[in-house]
Amino acid sequence: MINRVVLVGRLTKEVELRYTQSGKAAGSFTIAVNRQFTNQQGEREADFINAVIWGKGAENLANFTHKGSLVGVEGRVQTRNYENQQGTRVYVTEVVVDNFSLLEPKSANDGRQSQPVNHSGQNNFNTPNNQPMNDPFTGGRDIDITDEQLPF
Amino acid sequence: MINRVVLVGRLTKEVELRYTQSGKAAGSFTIAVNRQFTNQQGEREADFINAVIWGKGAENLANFTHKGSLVGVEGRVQTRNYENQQGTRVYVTEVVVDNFSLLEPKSANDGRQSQPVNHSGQNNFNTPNNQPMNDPFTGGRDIDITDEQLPF
Amino acid sequence: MINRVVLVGRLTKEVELRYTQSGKAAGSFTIAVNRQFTNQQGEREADFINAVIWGKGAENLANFTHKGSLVGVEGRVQTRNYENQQGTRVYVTEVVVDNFSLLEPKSANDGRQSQPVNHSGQNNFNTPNNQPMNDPFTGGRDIDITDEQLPF
Amino acid sequence: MINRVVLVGRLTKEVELRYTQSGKAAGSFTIAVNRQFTNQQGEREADFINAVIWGKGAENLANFTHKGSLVGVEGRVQTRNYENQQGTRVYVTEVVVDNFSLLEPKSANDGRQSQPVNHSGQNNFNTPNNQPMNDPFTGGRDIDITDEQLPF
DNA sequence: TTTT
DNA sequence: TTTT
Repeated sequence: MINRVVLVGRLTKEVELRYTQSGKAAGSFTIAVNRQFTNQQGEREADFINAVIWGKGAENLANFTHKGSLVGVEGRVQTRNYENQQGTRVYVTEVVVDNFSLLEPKSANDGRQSQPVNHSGQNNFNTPNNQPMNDPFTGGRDIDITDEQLPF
Repeated sequence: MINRVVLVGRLTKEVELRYTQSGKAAGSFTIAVNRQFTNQQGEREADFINAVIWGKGAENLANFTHKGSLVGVEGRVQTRNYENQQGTRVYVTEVVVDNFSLLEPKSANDGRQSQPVNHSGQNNFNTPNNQPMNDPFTGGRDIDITDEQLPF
Repeated sequence: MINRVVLVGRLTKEVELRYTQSGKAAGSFTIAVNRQFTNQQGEREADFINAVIWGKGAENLANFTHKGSLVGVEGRVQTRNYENQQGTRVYVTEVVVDNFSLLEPKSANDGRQSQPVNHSGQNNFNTPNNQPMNDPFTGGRDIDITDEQLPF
Repeated sequence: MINRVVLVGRLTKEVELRYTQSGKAAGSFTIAVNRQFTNQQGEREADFINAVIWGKGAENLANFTHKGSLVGVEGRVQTRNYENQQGTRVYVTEVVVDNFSLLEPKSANDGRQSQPVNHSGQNNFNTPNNQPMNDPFTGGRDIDITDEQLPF
């Protein structure tokens, strides 16, 4: 059973951060992905895809993006349903993100990075759990290779 | 802007085929994808993901699958919304499939194929054996819905 | 930076299991993925894609598949190069698998499962490291929060 | 049978455009995708993934990118092999791109677009503004290679 | 150097 | 109930 989604688009607004009782971070957001084709009126429409991200990744995403940020995300499609206050069942489809990448150029971020940077959505971060975030970029050098070093 | 989904799972029921006024086939179905982890009760849950497929691919998918068929699909996540009879806006997220693959072993299908077979969801693909397709629906079926009536 | 691959195909032969000095399992295999189109001679060709899988997942894959097994895999494309015995540089492109799914029907496996089953390729298995495999299906509880605690 | 790849990374150099005898464009390029993790020396490495794109998409990609451009691509993993001059068989793995997206901000391109733009790798897409494309290569370039000479 |  |  395979369930994999990859999206590149822009955040429709800031990531909403929340914490579970056990202290786990959860971020929810919507990513607008422009369609590759235009509609009958010649307009380019977008899909507005809801997504959630858990743990450290939620905090990272919230800290390094804002409304309009261009991001790439990977995850799985999740469906769930619940009964609302009116007693009717509501069906939800959303993407559970487990990895994301900031695709904004340097100037659009805080200037501390020189290119897109990846963040795992779920683990392998060595900051303490649920602490205010340290800068994941500190010390994180990037490629500095020349053409001559390229194997082709 | 990238929007790509890959799913492998089982059809929850037969594909529902419909035709637009212009004669274009549209198939709608739900694919159940078991999650890789179990819930608090130790049960394995599934995501039930709604999907649509257009054109010849819709007919092929309908013709070569049944409830429970194991299929792989590729497509994009689409969101749309409409106003229902009660005047409230309904938001829909579904996968628009543009390629699929039958993953059932030979015996589980009708015997006309010996391995997983691919079908494009959008172009003019033939039957698995590259025979001109014997389409039982063309002409012989009511074409009584409009594009506007289609729920996608 | 996003790098994601999803493949469904058949193993060209059994997974080759090896262990690093530190005892970490590594499995290498080739997956044959039939193309969706035929060549000029009307033949259906395949891509033979090399892959590696690390850790417990390598052992699981090796244990539950054989030559010809239909599998789905997810991973990333990795390139690397090395100097061979003749002193020429060899360039390698392969898929590093971090998740896989057995797509064979029950009878083709050992009978303990009734449907495709997922295995993580790299982590989150709660058996001791590098021990002969326990049954990956036993137990394995997961997150323990309720829907009410969820922020959506 | 499913074979799908999504990559976001930077072009290691300009796209190399060639034309078959029949006039079909073929572009070859390498995309550098930074890994999400660092190696033992704490350096962030990259995968250098070879890719090809056919038809109008090849021309579009060549026209709207340069060395270092950030792009997203979708495609399939292809393997092929040929005998080199020394009579030894060479095995090649590359991505055949059928869709791409420019992820550079406006200023990084030539100013004719205001956001990431999608181009199909296979169909007849126009320029980003839906203007008939001003293709400087059509007719004006040597068409002096055969399909057989193309390395893919 | 390949799967069904 | 939306991004550029």
